[in-house]
Amino acid sequence: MVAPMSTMPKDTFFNLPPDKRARIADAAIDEFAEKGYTGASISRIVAKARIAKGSFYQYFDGKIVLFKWLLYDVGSQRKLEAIKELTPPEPGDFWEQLSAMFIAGLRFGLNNPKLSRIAAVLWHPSGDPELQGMIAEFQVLARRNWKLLLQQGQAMGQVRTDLDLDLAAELVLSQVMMGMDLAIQRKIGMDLIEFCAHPELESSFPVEQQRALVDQIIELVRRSIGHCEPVQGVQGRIDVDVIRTAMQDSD
Amino acid sequence: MVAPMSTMPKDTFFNLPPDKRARIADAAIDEFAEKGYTGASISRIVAKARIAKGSFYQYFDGKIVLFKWLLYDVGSQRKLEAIKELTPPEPGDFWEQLSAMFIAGLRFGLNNPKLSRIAAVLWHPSGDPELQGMIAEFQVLARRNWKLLLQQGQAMGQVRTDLDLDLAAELVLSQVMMGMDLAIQRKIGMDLIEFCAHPELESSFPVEQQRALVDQIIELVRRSIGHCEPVQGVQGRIDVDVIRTAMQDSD
DNA sequence: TCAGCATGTGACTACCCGGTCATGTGGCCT
DNA sequence: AGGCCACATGACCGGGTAGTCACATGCTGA
Repeated sequence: MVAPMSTMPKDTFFNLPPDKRARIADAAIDEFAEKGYTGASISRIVAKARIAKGSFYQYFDGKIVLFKWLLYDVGSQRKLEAIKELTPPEPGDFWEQLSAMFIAGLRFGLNNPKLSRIAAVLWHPSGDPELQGMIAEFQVLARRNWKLLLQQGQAMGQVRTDLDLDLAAELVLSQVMMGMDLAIQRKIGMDLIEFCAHPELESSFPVEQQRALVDQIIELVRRSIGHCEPVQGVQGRIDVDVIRTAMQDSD
Repeated sequence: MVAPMSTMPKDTFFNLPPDKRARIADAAIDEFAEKGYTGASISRIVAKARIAKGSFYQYFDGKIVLFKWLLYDVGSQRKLEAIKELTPPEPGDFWEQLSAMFIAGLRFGLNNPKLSRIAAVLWHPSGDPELQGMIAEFQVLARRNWKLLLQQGQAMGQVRTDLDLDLAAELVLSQVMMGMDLAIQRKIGMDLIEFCAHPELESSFPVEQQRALVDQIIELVRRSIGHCEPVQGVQGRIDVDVIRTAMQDSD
């Protein structure tokens, strides 16, 4: 008989004063970002958060619960806030809306490099077998949402209809997750986390350059899954819920 | 004063009888594939390889040296053999040659899932800081080689010349590394390593389907970085050295 | 034959980990 | 006041780890 393990923090955790919760979240984010899931140590996390080891086990049943909580709750919540703030869903060109989404995602990544790094395990098949179920769940979600998004593009007449939509969604996903990452590393010549640790360097990759980069990437994607010649004067609007769910699960 | 640490196995290791070397390599590959770099344990590796702990430290100065040796030497060598065998560089269409390369890479991945999984750390920014230098080196190499490849495509008139070649190389790279991975996971519904552990399931994703998948992906890439309408009747040949180096550093 | 040396060996040390638990503490209700 | 209970604490346990080292083994060359 396997001990039933909760997938959520215990009640005691939610009864904690918010600053203590935040201290734990921050310490955990630091640790997971630096050491990865397997390498992260509860002992270091509790030390950094200045709580007793025993306390930790009154809040969480184990490392995996903490990790899931970070990813599902903290990550999604912060990202949702970022998206609300950054993407005004103006009706119009599908690619421009997609571009706005990419930029929102990019800015979120730049502002939350540690969270992004943690989320990266979801796209990395190697690693702890404990994570495999979680990875599978996430991939299904992300696939579904990007597919929905592309269907909206088809409805707007800007995404070709002769595509294997699964494959197309995977192409877009790869670009969001990996292509953009590679480009940024090339542009700023260092790791995201390092870049954000040195805010004085922000001037070396300002917002307008970020936009230009995203537009370039979108243009490549548009050529790939859109029509040969750009379709002009489209007036459509991507369903905001689709945007939100798609963004939450990526990057 | 930091102890000077070699980046290569010691001489004693190369004096070993080949089967013993192979036993160590196999055990290490298993361990790194299953647990990742951080989670891998020297103790388990020496147990699996049936050598004494002390012997290990007579061959290698530590985990990182073993890891680098696996990736640079064993991986490259096996891949090179696979490529020689699988890609007859027939002159002709650039995209067809690219497709042949992709298929060679895919087949290599299917035949060496553990090595592929190990190499995946090179594309995963998170993880041990010990690895960062290595990751950076690899990315520089891979970028350079894919860029060279695309330049050959330009010379053959099949890759647009108005591209940012760095970005284009990153797009292709993302597709090789991640898009293909995602597609295969969707097709066969399981992890590569699991798939290869059950050869009886090979019938569920036979070679002709593999080819079809790669052709679909290449078609998406072609639309993205090639000309709007396919260029017919091209007779060119990608430099075989470029192919080799490009393949060695990817996947 | 035997000395000398490269190589093999696994018990051992010092350390860190996840997780437990007996004990301590502070607020709330009666 | 006193009893109760949710929560806090850190010493402690069993176990796994990286790396060391004194000794064993076996080959080589004289």
